[in-house]
Amino acid sequence: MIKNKSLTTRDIIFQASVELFSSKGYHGTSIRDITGKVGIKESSLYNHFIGKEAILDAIMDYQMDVFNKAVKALEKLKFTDADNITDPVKFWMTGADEFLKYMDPLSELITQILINEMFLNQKCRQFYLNTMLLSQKKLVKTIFTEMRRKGMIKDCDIEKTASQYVYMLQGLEIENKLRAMEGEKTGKIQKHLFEQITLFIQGMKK
Amino acid sequence: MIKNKSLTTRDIIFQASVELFSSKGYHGTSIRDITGKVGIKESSLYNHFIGKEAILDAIMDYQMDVFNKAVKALEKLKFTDADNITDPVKFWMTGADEFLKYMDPLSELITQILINEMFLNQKCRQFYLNTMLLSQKKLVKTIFTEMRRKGMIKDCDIEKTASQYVYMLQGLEIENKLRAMEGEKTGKIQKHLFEQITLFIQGMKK
DNA sequence: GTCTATAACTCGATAGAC
DNA sequence: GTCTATCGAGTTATAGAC
Repeated sequence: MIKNKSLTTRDIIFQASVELFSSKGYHGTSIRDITGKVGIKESSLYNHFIGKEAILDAIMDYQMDVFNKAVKALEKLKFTDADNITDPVKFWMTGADEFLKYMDPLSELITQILINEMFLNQKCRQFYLNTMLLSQKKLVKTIFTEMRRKGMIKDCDIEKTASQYVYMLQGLEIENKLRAMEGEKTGKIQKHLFEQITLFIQGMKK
Repeated sequence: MIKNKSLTTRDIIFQASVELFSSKGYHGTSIRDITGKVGIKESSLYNHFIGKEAILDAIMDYQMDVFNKAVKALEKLKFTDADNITDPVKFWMTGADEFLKYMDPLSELITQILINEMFLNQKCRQFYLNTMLLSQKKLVKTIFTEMRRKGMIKDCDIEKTASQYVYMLQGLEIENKLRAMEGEKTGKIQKHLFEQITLFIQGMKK
């Protein structure tokens, strides 16, 4: 959607809603906020979405698509490019990059919306649990299984270890995002993230 | 506050607000919701709080107090009761229990409010980063340091490992809370939590 | 400290002209 | 598909009687 330069009004409403919902919250964002940002009147919005909730539904459909594509792609991947890599940290980073290809800035904001709403909205809660968290665990498990097959990491409960990794990464990313919002330098944040990932993967080394 | 049976109107408003903010969100909760639950008229609320935001401020002050007390108590603790414990997992659980003494059901709900609001409200974001997350890391570090001193765990970067533990526990607790809201049985949830903590602490064993 | 009454405003949504 | 105009309900907050 982002690559397409001829955006429809619906697309522009969608994008503006993602930005506003993520920064002001779903309840904190009014139809007036959205249409004001888009440059149309409130009533015009109803030609594209039947109501405010329909926008949130569309946002979750979009995110579901992103994750489904990423999971499918990584499961098909043969890791042939990484055949010559023996260092687990390097191998991990290669796999993680493959996944990040499917994430766009919109997806990142949608994740933020889901965290904002998961305790408040059942649809968001179920999506977070059954799609987002599940996909992330699947993706991590896929790479860990491949690393185990290659004998790069020691024997462990891959299911539980993948869960731990997802929780850790989520915690790190939330903290980093919040620190960035508070004006902390991204360089320091990136370094911190890399160090923590390295520590985790090295702990799995043989 | 909970133990005191002669609650003031202000206390009842406070408690009702915590419950409503955590389940419906700050923006999703109206003054009418709060006063309706308390059993007073909207206007009466303004005799106890200057406005809606002042209630949220009071909630954060309360949580700050809870964490400050927990950190102070654990830092003073001499771990004498745990002298005869040699198993790291058992030692850890004893220390974690000490911390849990200071948490009440209200504190748990306030944590939920903070997660809901951390991306939306700067005061909540700063409180989450500088008080809650920092206190939790301090608490974990205190116990890990004691375990290291006793030679129960291998040499490691305690600062980073404590961060990883906090992230993991937070991720687990969020997922568990969400699953409980979706009707999953608490027994299964508790078992899962215990297994993950055990796996983490055992990974630190000598 | 509680109440009634109400101000002043914003909310999501609709009807109907163009 | 956009607009103007408007609705009814809900929002925080205040004034003033008791």
